Amino acid sequence: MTIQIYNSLTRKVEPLETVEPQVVRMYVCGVTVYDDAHIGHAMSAVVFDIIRRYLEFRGYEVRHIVNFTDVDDKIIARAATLGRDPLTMAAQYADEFLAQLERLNVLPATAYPRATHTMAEIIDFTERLIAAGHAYPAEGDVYFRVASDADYGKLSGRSLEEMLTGTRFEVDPRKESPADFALWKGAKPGEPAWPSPWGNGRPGWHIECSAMSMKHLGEEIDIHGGGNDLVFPHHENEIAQSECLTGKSFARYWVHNGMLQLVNPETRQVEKMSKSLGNVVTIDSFLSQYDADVFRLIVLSSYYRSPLTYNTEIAADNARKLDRLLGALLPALGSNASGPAVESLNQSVERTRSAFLSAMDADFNTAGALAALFELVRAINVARDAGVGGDAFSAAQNSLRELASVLGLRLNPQHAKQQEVAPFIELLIELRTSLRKAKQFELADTIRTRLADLGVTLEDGPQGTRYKV
RNA sequence: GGCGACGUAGCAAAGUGGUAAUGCAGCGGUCUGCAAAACCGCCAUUCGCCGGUUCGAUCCCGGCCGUCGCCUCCA
Repeated sequence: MTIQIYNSLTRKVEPLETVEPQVVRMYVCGVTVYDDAHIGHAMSAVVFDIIRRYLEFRGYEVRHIVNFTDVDDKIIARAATLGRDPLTMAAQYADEFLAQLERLNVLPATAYPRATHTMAEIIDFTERLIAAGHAYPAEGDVYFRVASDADYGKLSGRSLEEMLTGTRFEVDPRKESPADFALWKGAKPGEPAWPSPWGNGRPGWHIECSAMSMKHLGEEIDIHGGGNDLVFPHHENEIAQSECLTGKSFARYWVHNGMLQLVNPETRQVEKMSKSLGNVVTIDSFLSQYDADVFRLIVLSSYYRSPLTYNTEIAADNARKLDRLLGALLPALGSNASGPAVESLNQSVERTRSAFLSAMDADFNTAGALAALFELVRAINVARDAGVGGDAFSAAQNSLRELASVLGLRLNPQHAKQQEVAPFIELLIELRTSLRKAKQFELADTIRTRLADLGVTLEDGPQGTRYKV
């Protein structure tokens, strides 16, 4: 069994064949840190976290690099309106994003390089492109000469001609061609700047990713990822400058996740969640309402390449899905360690593992993998009702936990609030149990109803009463 | 206009050239003091529309309609 992976470059599903056996070098374009991160950024991070976790599960060592763009026009503009120092502000947003990733159970990348920490490599890269005739300096800026790259446009499927006829922006007179893009931008007074052979300035957007990818992973990597809105121009330009420099294939597999979308309540139109559209749900705001597993389930429920529409109904549905997964991890009721019910449970575990693997091998079909987990959930619940317990039962639960963790699900929600109120709820449950024993059901039901109004659900079982917050 | 993706039950969403996973919601039942949870059963003769290829298509081909993304801010 080989892992099949969709390659945006060839527009085909291909078997994963890595540069170095059993090692995957994966570079994922991170965020430009000029504002609070939203759940669209979180989706991208989670998608590649799932890919990374699955590759590791299948025995690969994954070298996973995620960058921060921490100096660019938007950062400078935003800092100016806030009256802040752009680099300090960028560093703060980057730190916040890292903390959010941790809360989202995204495994830390091997490294999180930043543009501002990669200046020497960026300048060197640019100098070598100039020396090779692929770039030219112009009054403090440096531009990539797109005409020097015969393959330009191969990722996004555009021809240079088309792009030039479709030009709808003002052409900088310093450029030889409108399609040329900046590798280095001269600084205006007051802007953050680094010394270079072309004067003080900062890198263009695309060059930093090529430089960081090569610095950390080498000239040829396996997977280069990001949102599909980066295909053009960002990734196209990365390919151009990298391959013109090395003459090697920059990345074997280009992997792009679909956009998270929202329904605009005013226009009723579905649209991409985007800072520039202002229709943003921040990660903090989502996590203040839902467990991180709920977000993960939303992402897992659909194919990573498809657009994903977000709304509160979907969040609520997935919160209930999480409850069902958690329900399967409740303790056994009996202790039967053999018999047909045990046999049947063991078979379900085997079936689930195999269905999970085939789904994930097929370009990370997480929705299919999740479906397999839910079949195991039912099997576990059936077994519990049949009195199965002991090793067979815990083995099945452990399988569920293990496979769920490959998808990055914790299945162990930590509600800080729950810790605080637990003693009080337990006291009420104790009281209610006495009332039920005394057949004072009306009063007992009042406690249950009032607690439900407060968001605490009580469930009476043969082994006592459980509660959920 | 160019390039690309997609259109499957009330909602979300997999999937396959041979007759539709899974979750949520809903309905009926078992269990329960009553609920909840769990379990059992039901819930798309049908996969945007129209043609074509085929013994047979939701899955292949063509056209149409619709939605979304990109076309130098963007995960």
